[in-house]
Amino acid sequence: METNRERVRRELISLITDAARRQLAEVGPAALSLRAVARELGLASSALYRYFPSRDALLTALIVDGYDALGDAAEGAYRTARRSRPGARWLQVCRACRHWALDHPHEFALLYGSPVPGYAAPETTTGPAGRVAAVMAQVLRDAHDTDDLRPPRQQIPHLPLVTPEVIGFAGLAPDPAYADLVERSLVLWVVLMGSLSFELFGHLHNVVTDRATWFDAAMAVAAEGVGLRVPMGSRR
Amino acid sequence: METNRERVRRELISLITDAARRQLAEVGPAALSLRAVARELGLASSALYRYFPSRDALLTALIVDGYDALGDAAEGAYRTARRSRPGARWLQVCRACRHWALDHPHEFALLYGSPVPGYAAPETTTGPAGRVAAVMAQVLRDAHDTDDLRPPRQQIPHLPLVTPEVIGFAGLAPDPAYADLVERSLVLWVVLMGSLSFELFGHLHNVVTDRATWFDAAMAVAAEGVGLRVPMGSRR
DNA sequence: CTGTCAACGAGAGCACCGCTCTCGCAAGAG
DNA sequence: CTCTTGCGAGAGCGGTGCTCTCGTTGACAG
Repeated sequence: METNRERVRRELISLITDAARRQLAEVGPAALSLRAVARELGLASSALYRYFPSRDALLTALIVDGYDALGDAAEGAYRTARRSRPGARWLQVCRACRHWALDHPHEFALLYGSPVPGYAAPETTTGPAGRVAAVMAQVLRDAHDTDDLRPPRQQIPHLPLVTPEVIGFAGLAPDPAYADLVERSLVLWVVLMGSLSFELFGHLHNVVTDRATWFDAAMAVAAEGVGLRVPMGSRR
Repeated sequence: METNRERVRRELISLITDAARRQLAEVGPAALSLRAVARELGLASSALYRYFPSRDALLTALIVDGYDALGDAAEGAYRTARRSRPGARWLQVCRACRHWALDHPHEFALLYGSPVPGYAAPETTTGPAGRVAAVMAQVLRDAHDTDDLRPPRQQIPHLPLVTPEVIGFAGLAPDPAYADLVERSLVLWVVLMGSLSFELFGHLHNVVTDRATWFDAAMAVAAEGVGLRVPMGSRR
């Protein structure tokens, strides 16, 4: 059972994060001002410290929300593409991530851009942060089950290069032909987030003309690296 | 000819950027304080505005310096690896970039992390920013000349996806078997910088055990995507 | 019903920030 | 030797994150 006071507190916390998220979307993480959030809520700035011990704690809450929102987008795309083959499903997941990132550029920057100065990600962020990776692993499991994977030309030596937790998290069936699949799929993850970073942070300015098509191609090229065949050429 | 006044001015500007670079290395781009730079030089903060119209202009100078330093590292690695085959040469260039990034994490974040809030990169940064890409293009030209490239299994459709400037910049000989080489090499670039971002920004924490070896493997996997064979397994 | 205690919001204040403006000074130009 | 121009210092503006105090109010035990 919950007292009235606790309920009010919980609601006010969500009001604060909502206002902060709105501000984040407008001005970006670096310019997110605790005082402005307080103003929007008609509160004194000091009152916010009853609910968040610091600005960084508020940012942490937004980071968790961001990972969750991106995870939702990826999982949703996975579900609606369930009837496609794994390669096409992978492309749909990537496109969903891209659309989320384009719609929420500042939140994406908060997640995958430079970390805020004195900020160290607490353990609570790792769970939501792994959801996109979990979708990726699921696609690879699907592809393995339906024989849509091809073994690499040459295996990565000195395996494993990842922690046992990650191996368990990926949940890939032990298969000597794909012993380096986790390590390779990390490259997939890097290309996905790296492409979005480059696009959002302006590094493709005056470089790529048709960014949506190039993104598709980049995802396909990256998928080749794990032996996953992605159909090319279907403009959306 | 240069008047005495101009010389003093030029020297003071370089003193300011040096102090700013020191501060940048300590506290990062977001916390770089113009007042602290002035304090370190024994100046009033307002005096700096004689030399830089704003904090962002100072950051721009640091960005240009950073691109140049990274370009130096890449070009140096290219030269010392000139006798290796293109694949190994590529790996050496990547390793040099990684070492520079690990040695200058905040400068790397300034270049490839989230852009600072109100900041728009002026045209002066595009030249130095292209030096690493130029090295990459040179390696690919070398590989093409020495038959160290393999055509892709499937070409990217809807070519070209890049601007004519970039095609000219890459300077690759027209070859229908490698018509999508520029588009693919952008993925190479994304993997390189994306891997460094992930490592520096903590996304590989509790994921990758041996980061140096994984980085090598990631570069090799990415190089496969452009048909460049990188020897795997040589621990440094 | 009442006393106690913890949570609460407001406000003042601290040190810091980027940036602007004015003012006196000194060096270079004519 | 003037005179202009660049220069540095200082005060000040509005903003920031954060701390502290103080009066109030809600929840709960006796």
